[in-house]
Amino acid sequence: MARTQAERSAATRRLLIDAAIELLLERGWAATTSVAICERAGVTRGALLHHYENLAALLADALDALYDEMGGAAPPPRSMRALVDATWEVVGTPRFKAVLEAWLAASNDRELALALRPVIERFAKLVDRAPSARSILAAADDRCFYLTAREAMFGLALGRATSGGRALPHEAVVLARLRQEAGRRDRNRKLR
Amino acid sequence: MARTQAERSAATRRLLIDAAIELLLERGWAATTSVAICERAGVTRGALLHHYENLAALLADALDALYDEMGGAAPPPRSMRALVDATWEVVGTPRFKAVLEAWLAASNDRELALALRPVIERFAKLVDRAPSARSILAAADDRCFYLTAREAMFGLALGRATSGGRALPHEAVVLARLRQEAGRRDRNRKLR
DNA sequence: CCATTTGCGTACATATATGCATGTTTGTAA
DNA sequence: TTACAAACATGCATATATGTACGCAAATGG
Repeated sequence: MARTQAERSAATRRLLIDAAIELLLERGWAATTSVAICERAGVTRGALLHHYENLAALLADALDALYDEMGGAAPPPRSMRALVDATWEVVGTPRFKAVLEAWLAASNDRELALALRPVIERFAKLVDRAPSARSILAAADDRCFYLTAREAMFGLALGRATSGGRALPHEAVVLARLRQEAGRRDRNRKLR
Repeated sequence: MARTQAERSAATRRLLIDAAIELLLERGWAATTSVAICERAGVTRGALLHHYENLAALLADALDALYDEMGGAAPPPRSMRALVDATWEVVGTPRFKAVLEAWLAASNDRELALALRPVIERFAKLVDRAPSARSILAAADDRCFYLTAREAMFGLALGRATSGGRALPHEAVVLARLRQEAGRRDRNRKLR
């Protein structure tokens, strides 16, 4: 007992954030309401509104937490192969569904977009590793390959999201193909 | 005046269907409520519930109408290039956003999934042209390329959906790359 | 032309989400 | 230890979505 105020606050926020993300993953954006979150977190809506101005603020914070978990400090990739892997590391996580949900929801709702703007931009940067891999993407053709590969990974992530989080049957095949092509490009670059 | 009953019914249903799809595209699944639809269609909710058992039934019908518009009778593609183009023809339409919205919403809601199941399956088949192109996809490597290309197109569609319907800056580049690779494969196959 | 069905509107009953206002408990600091 | 502030709970007011019940008017067909 006798927890400090800061501890209590942090704990409650953590409960809310975790509940929000779980709901986002399990039941999608529409079902992630303040009541559902509080019920799952085991706190009252009063607590939620004490810590956050409104529901959107909590969701923004939850996505922020998710970003911290995912983004971390990934070292700039040294090869196309590593670049592809690093991208899939982010996009291929089951939790990425939450980002997709937020992305779509925000694009459909101006107010929400405003509240989520900072996080969304952060995720956009996390996914767009191009700046930190300029040397790898110097050749136009390589850049083009990477863009295509990334879109394919988005497609796979979408497929997972619409399949209850399970990977599509052909996911492994597609990923293998992308990695293989990336490896080939790495070898070619070294030859030059 | 003096419209026949059948005409009146058809007209009203058409109004509802069009309004539903417009809303789906402009404001997403969550905003596509019965009130919003009826308001836009210029009919009362009473009319909606006279023609459809519930909201889900209307949305299913609307997606069905969309399917008819999009699916049509596409002849089985004769080349990988044509296969890629045919797939993009479907996935690249602005209206495909409605399908994405439905897909995600259904995956998040069991009841909805039940109501939309037939349409969803229809769209799945529309997108999966593999069966009608067995000769083109005979080689495992070609099949693998197509799967990857399709995922990339899904990624592009998602990008559009989250960008207010506008194509991403690199969309054209990615598509060009996919078409080019498809063409190369067609030429290689002929040489054999 | 009249009885009946069909299309559609109105009003109601219910459910659920949201934010605020006002208590009550728990830590904190003088 | 006491006054104060922060953390939380309860309850209220409001908005909005959904489906049902009922009523009227336009077609239909005998």
